[in-house]
Amino acid sequence: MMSRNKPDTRTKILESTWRLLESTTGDDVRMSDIAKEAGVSRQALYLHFPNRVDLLIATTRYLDEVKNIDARLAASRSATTGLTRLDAFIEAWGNYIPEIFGVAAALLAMQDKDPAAKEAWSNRMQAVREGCEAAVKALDRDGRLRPELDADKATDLLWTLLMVHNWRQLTVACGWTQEAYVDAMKTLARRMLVCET
Amino acid sequence: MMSRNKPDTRTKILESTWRLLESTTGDDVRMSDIAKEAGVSRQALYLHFPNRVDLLIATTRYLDEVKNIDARLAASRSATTGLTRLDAFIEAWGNYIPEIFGVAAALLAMQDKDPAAKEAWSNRMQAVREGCEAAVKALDRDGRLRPELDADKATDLLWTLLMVHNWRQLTVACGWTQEAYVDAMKTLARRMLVCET
DNA sequence: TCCTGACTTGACACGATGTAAAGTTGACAT
DNA sequence: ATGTCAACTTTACATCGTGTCAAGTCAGGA
Repeated sequence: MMSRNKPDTRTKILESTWRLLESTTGDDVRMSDIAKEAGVSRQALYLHFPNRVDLLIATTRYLDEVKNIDARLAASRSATTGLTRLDAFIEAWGNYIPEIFGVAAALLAMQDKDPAAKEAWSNRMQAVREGCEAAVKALDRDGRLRPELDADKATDLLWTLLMVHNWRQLTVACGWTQEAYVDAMKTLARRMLVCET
Repeated sequence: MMSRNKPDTRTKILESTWRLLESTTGDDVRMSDIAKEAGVSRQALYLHFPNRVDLLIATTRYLDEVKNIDARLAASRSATTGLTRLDAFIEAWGNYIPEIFGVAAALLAMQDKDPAAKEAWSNRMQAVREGCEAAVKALDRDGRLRPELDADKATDLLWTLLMVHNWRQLTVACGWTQEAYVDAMKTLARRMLVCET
């Protein structure tokens, strides 16, 4: 069958979009830029995607598919104790962020302007939240969740801690290395959520 | 003299901009909207401000002036111990955020698109960073800063913790009350930065 | 041979920002 | 009263990016 073996203009467009979003920081990526990069007419974009927002959203989905985020996050679920699970989740997600940052930033920038972008981003973040919730519950099951926190509040806190904005601030703005970032998040998460033995 | 007693179109414009930014979430505030709100022609805006970005930046400065943020943050410096100083700073800044959020969000939304907006926002945040740094140093002077943290890293962490994005996430997205937010930030800051006695 | 689907070409409407130029108005000095 | 000046209005227009429309090209398959 090799159903996806054609020149596959759609894929070319998605990869060009991705490439441009990664290289140029910001959303100064115009439809015509993407078309030129893909070696295709501007109108061809509209044959595959109804508008700019949907194209960018499709790009993030393509990215998730290629990078296989779900599998990576799911891996953290195999950890036995709540603590190792928390660490594994933070490591999986924390190391995923830099790979998607270019595209994520573009989607983030459109959030206030475009409801569809907001929706798309909030869907992706919901997946992260579920990971946070699972880690918190594992912690709770082990009796290691701080007693003054209920699972919801703890999830809110962990979710907030792991937001892309915080990654950006520490690594891009403050110049931390990726390792320093991940280590700090692990430490902070423990201090926030975990009680003494 | 009453030098500011004229109809003062400039002020009318600034206040209209402020009002609109607060009411409508996002940057769907057009120049013509502002003009209508101020009861003035669209062109009058360009007599007072060279372009949209500069108008929005001027609005944040006007806001800071009216709300007197500098005085409020400075108040936290009078605290005697490092710990009370940390608390006072978090309380001053944390309670300031909701007052400026409408305008801040608009400026934030333009960041990736407009270098001037980026610059303006980063200037404001630099003031916050200085407050963080002062609190961290006071803590250090008391010997209460965690030994594994140097002052720079500690400042980076506190600064990141107190970002507007995190406030937004916890209050707007997660539905926390303002008090819950401030309390959580105080607790987290202590756990992050302060070592046992 | 004809048809069809994918893509191109060129033109255009729309909405927002920003510029330009000429007209109005009211205060104030002489 | 007259002239002038500054602030503001009105109208018109250039520009830029998105999205739409319609007609044309072209390869491959029944």
